[in-house]
Amino acid sequence: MRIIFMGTPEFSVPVLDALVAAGHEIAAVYCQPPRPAGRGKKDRPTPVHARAVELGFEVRHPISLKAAAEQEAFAALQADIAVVVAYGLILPQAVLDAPKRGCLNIHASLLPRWRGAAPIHRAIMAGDAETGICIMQMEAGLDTGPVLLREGTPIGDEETTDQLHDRLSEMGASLIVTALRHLDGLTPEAQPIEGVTYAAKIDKGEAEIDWSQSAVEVDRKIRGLSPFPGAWVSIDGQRVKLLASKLATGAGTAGEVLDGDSLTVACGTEACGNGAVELLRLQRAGKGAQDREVFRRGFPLETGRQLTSPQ
RNA sequence: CGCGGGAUGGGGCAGCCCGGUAGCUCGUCAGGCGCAUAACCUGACGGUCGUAGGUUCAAAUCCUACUCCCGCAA
Repeated sequence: MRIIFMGTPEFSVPVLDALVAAGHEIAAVYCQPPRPAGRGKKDRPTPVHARAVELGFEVRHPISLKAAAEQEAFAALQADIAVVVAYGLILPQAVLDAPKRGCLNIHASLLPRWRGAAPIHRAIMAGDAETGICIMQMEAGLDTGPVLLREGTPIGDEETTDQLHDRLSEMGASLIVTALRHLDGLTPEAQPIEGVTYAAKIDKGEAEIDWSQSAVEVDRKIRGLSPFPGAWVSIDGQRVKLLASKLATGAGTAGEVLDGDSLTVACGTEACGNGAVELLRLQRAGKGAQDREVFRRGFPLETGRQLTSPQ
C-alpha cells in the first residue's frame, strides 16, 4: 500500500523499518521538526527524521497541520492510509480523512487504559502486571478510536521502561504489518467507557527519589523512569541516577543504606509499611551507567549511610 | 559560542592544584593453604597516562588545539 508514515522518536523507527521491509510504498515521512537539543543546544533531527533520510524518503516536519496549505499537501500525496506512531501532533479531521482508508495509530498500551503521551512509563509506575499494543482507527479525540487489533505482554518484576519500550516497539512494528495485511477482515471494536485512564507526560519533578515513599513506589519509579528522565538522588552534592532496582527485605530509617554491598536502601515509614530496594544499576553525573558491583568500587556507599530526600 | 564533569594496564578509581616516567582495587595467570570456595597467602602478566603540538634538564601532571563519552538544560 501507499503509506504516509508519521512518527518522531526512537519508538517509531522500527515501525518505519517494518513497513519498508513488508514492501509498502512510503509516500512521505512526517515527524517533528529538528529542535535545539542535546549538548551545544544545536538543532538535531529526530530519530525518525534521521532514519527516513537514510532510507531516502521525503521528510516533512511542519510545526502544525492546521494550516490549509499543509492539509492540501498532505492530501496531495494520494495515500491509501497513514500510519501514526508517537508523532506528537494533533491530526485535524481534514488530515484524518485524507487518506483513502484514514489513519491508523499504534499505541503502547491496552486501551482505554493509558491514553496519552507516556503509556509505557505510567504502566510501570502504576505497577501494572500487563500492558500491550493497540492498533486503532484514529478519531479526533485523544486515543479514542476503535481498536482493530491488540496484543498484550506481561510486565516483568524488574523490567525497566527502556526494556519494555523496545519490546513494545517491535511488537507494534509487527502488529501494524499484520493489520495492514488483513485490513479488510478486521472489525473495529469501540473502546469501553470503563477503565479509561490518561498517561500524563513525565514531569521532571517526579524524578527525584523520595525515600519516605514505600519500597514498592520507589522501585516502580526507578524502573518506570529508566533511562529517561531517570530517577535520581543527590549524594555529596553529586547527582546519581538510579536506573534499575528490585524490591528487597529489610527495614530502617527512610534513605538508610542497609547494606553497602548489595546497595540495599530502606524506604518508607512504618505507616506505609517498611521495606527496601536494591539498587542494581546506577550512574553518576559525568559517568556512564554502571552495574551495582562496578559502581561500588568507584563510589562506595557505606552501610549505615543516610541518603537524603528532596526538601 | 547554553552550563558542567570525564578520558590513566581488561573493568572501576587515585595521582594532576604544590612537574622528576605511575598506585589502589576487581579481574586474569601461576603457585601455596585447604574437604572446599566468589575465602585467604605469595608471585606474575599487563599502561605510548584520549590525539597532536608547545613550555621545561624533565610532564599523567603546566599551556594550546582537536577527538570521543557523560550529567544538567532543552
